[in-house]
Amino acid sequence: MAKASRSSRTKQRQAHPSKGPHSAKATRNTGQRRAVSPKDTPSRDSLSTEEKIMQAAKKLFTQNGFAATRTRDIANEAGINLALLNYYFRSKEKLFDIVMIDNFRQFIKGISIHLLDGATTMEQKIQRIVTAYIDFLNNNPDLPIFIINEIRGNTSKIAQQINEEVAPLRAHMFRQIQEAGRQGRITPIDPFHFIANLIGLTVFPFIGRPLLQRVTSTDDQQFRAFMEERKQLVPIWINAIMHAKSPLDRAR
Amino acid sequence: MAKASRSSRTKQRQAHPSKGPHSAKATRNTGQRRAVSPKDTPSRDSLSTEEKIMQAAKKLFTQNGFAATRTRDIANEAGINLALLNYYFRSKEKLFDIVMIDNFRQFIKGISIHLLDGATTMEQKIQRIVTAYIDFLNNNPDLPIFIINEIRGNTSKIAQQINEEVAPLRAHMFRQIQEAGRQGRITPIDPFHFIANLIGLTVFPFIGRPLLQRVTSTDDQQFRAFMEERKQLVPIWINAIMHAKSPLDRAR
DNA sequence: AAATTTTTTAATCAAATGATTAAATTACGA
DNA sequence: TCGTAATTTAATCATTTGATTAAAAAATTT
Repeated sequence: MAKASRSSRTKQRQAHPSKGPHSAKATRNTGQRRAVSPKDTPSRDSLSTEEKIMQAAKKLFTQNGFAATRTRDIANEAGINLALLNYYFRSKEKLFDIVMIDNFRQFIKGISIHLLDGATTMEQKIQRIVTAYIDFLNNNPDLPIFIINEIRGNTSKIAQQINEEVAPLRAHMFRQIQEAGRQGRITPIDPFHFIANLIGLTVFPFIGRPLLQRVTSTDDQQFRAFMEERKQLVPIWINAIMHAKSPLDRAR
Repeated sequence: MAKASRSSRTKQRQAHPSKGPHSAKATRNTGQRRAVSPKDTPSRDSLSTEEKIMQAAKKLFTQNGFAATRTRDIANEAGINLALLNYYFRSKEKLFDIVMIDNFRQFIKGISIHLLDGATTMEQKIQRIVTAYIDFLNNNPDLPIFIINEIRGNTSKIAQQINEEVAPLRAHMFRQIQEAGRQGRITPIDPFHFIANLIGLTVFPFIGRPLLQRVTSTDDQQFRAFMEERKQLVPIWINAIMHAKSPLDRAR
């Protein structure tokens, strides 16, 4: 009798997990099941369990990556019971996928709106991108290294994401760079170099922050001051680079 | 009787591991115990077990970091029995420390010899550093991201290493940059920016390689060609940056 | 208010992981 | 060649990890 009762409960339990992750995804995307708290920054107490898990997972996965983050770490960070991770997200890996895709989207979003703005010159675009990114990365310093680490090992999921989100930007931006080169406004340069330089000068200091700080004996306050300076300096440098005489073929 | 015999063997076994790591270190540093093979690139068959482990560990730790690399992975890669890792290196962590310090030393070595060369101008230094680093990183593409990942979580071991190895370089280089600024040969710039830009333009493309390749639809062959171009372009860009007019205070 | 569903809890599980053990094998020295 | 030391092997261990389970508690529906 007692065993029969347990058996029926077991069946109900097993039926649910297969629904859990789907409903979790739907909830995340639409926010329908739980209205957003009236406050702009909901405190942890007003978050659903699912939201708590997402916050904790995002923080720890972004900082430490997949392998070095344990489900117990996330549960502790979220202040919830360990079993709830599987209840809501079914597996560590599926939870990670959600975090990864969201992180990537966040990273790209900052650049899209400026790049696609047809009313601005290229110089203005660079200035806006640099400023927006430095501000963004001051608040999300772990994001670039996370993206870079994940894209190294994860060839299919992000690859598709990148192609969907970046393809329109790429075409637009490439046209603009090559047109400027043709008109002689800048030294002709392959868009690869332009992107590598823009990201290298804007984002790299955040990626290499601990190393740079140690190599140059720079404390946190100084680092922040330097990054503020770079909001003005990087566009100037990019401009200088684009006008530097190049020994390479003009045929490129 | 049989038990007594086992007991004596157990004691001998336990006494050895405490010696193992020390002798392993001594061997690594001096190469005394096993002469280097006459061939420049020793094949795996001519390597000692210890060397096989070191090679495998270096490859896998450098690619994947500590948490995502299992001792079994290293043993398989080295083609040896799993227990030998503890026999020779006592623990996964100690093995990792050796790899980490060696990697770091390698990364820094490429820059030291050029920076400390008193017979070259700053322009020549930059050219040599850029060329040497791009050549080096073509053959060790995982190294920068490894260094950057490890320095984020490891505040004491590498910090000391950095201070010991970099301090002399720092003073020397800072003096040279500030002297050039004082003499009006370049726009005055804080050494932080100089270092961030030099590494950002030289090393970052390797760090961000998969991302850059995807964003710009660049295949491996094209990437290599671009890095060859950058051997010439980066020094030119650095030079342009150093001569760009700055809106910042001259008091800096 | 009772029935049902959903969420939470704490214990447990199965597999993986770094490490240890004891015996076998190989290498070295007398 | 024998005795001893060093190395290697395969099994085992103790702990950790992601995941599962069953019961309790809370929330929702009737």
